Amino acid sequence: MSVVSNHHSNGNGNSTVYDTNGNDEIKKEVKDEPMASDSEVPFGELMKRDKKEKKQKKRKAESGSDEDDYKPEKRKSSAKNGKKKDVGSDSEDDYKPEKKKSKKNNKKKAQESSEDDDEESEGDVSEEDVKPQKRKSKGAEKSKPSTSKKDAGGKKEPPKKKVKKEEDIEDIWEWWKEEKKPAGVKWNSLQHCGPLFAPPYIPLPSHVHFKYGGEKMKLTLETEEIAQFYAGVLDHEYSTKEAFNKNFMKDWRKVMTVEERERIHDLKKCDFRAIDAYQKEQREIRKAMTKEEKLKIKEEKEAEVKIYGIAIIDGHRQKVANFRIEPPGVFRGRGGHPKMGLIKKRIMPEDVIINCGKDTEIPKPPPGHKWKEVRHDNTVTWLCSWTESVLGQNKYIMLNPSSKIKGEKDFEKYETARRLKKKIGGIRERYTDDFKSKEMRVRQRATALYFIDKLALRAGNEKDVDEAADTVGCCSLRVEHIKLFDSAKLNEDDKKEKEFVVEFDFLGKDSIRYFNRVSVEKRVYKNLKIFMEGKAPSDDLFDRLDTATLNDHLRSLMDGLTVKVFRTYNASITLQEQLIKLTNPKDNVAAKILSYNRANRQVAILCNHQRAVSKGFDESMQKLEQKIKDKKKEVKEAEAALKSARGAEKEKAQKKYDRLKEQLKKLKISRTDKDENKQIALGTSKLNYIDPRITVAWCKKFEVPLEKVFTKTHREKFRWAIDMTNSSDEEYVF
DNA sequence: TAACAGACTTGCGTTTAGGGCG
DNA sequence: CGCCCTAAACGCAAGTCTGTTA
Repeated sequence: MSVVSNHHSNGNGNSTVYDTNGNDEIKKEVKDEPMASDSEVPFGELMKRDKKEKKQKKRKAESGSDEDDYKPEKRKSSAKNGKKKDVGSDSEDDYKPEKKKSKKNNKKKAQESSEDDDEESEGDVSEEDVKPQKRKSKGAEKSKPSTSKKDAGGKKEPPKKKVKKEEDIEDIWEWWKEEKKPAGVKWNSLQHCGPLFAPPYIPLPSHVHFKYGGEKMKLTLETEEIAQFYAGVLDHEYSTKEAFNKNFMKDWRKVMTVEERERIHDLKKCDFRAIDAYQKEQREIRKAMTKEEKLKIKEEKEAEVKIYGIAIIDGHRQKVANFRIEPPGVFRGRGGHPKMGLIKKRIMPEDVIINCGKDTEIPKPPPGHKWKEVRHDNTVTWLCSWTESVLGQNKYIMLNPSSKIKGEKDFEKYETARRLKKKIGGIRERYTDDFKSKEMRVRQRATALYFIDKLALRAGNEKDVDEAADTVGCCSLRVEHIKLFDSAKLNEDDKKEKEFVVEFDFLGKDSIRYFNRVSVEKRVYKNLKIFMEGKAPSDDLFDRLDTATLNDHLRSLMDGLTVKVFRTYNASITLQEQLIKLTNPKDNVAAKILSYNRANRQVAILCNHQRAVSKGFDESMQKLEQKIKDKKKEVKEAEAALKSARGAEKEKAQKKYDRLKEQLKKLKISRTDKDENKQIALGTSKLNYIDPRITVAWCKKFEVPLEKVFTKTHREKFRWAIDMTNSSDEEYVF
């Protein structure tokens, strides 16, 4: 896959189709049509009821139609239990869709005969590095070229003070110049101060009342605290959702006293408005605080960071990411989360597990409390953990992305993507070949992989329907999520050709809609047709595939290869290609940055990174337009002034004119950027998908100051990349 | 060996702070 | 110099993938 060639749309109208391989726009208006196959399949024998079935059943119930006379093949459990792959019984002719495959049941499929692995195993680790890493002295670190470099560009260096402070926080550890630890060992020594707990609940003042059925009611502290949570969400549309309110009420009533529970039954009769008003008032008061008061708060926060924000790991001071334990509150899932509105309980020291070095000081729990457990597990990277009360999932306090432990992993991620670059040709050949495999599961695997590669889809693990919103990724796509269109198009020689178009429309991670129409290879199209045959809309498209199987296969192709590596690889290679295409060396810095952002934007589009169009967007766009208009006027005036000016005046006028002209240019660029960015979010791809070495190399090559594209946080996280990508004439690294 | 638990990355919306502007 | 508004930081939900268990 070369350039970003697909087109995602957030809207619901028709959209332009782009040919992925050739980039030629086909522009085909395809309108929504009913599914070709509308029939649904009854469940055959129901063996063990699993989540998958539950899910599908539920969906069918919702969607209504649910019958058909198709007899599903014996469940794959039989195939699976019957030992290895059911070769032969899986040919195209006798392919029968798996009924609701129980993903969980049929996880382990026979392993593909793997092609020879020729990759260099990375991460070969030498023996223990018991020797204590030497701390970089502050003086030494200051003189490091890599660090001083970035500051050099800034005009007004925030003097000493700031620099000093940063040294206090974290020391610079050039781990990428050191040997790695043995596999599995994450640290040798680890010391930290534990978590910072949420501030205690502050009761409402006596004049602020909760009312029930129009009457004032004094609540117990616990009940009142939760009432405050709801008051805080009053303006939000959450509070209009039935599930939210039902869940909230259910959990709220749990903490009520008997008397309260007796009385408070109906959320509609609850009046939180006074509490809401009080909260808003408090916010205003905070905002209106004097400078001194604000400074004091800031200093207190900084003091907390100094204590809890640092861990000492193998002798190095490293930033901790999220040392504040999440305060209690109401759970707000995204999309149609079934558990929205439930209460997240307050986390106490007794809930918290501490992980630290054996020989270091154990963090002290708050007075009168004790930890749930203290352990010394150096095979994991977390410092503290607890179980969150809504979903029962573990939460962790971990290190900041600037730390060695995170950085090294990130570096490895991009190294894996680079290795994929070398193998991608062969892998594509392989899956293209597999499009026509006799084994249907191989075909499904190949077809899914094609989408993962071409469209950067996520893997799509199985999800529990009761615990999460209904979202999917590639492997969990259902028939209802795609539509097939075939139509004729004219090629250059005016010859009629078949065009095969697939439309995707589903909710992905965070319930963000993925909508895209792409033209695909004929084989893929035909395969999809087969996979959809005789299935209900709520059946799995790839009924003989799951993420574990797919990843097993990928690992057989390349060491460390998983589905998500494709996303990383395609994001990075896309940025690089777009940069090559879009950068004009003659441009000024602002224009180059626009090019960078445009390249970045292609990546974001590929990965479907969206953001809600903010309410103020149009308004602020208009403001910008006005600014541009005003500036134009100024330029004109300056131009006139320039013409009439003489002598010394002339030079001055010229300067003014040039300056204004430049400002106008800048404004126009920012308008373009802003507009193109309306609903696309660049941040995620920049932070998580694009190999930072590409950006660093580009900045050096085109003399764009790195801080124009990388924030301070980026530069801290990607210190390794900044240091590694050295020579200014180095070719792109990817 | 399927299911579950655990660990860690990714991603969006919200909050905050600092850079540009009058 | 202060204000305002946006970009950056933060918070935490929701993914991926691996390791463990029954």
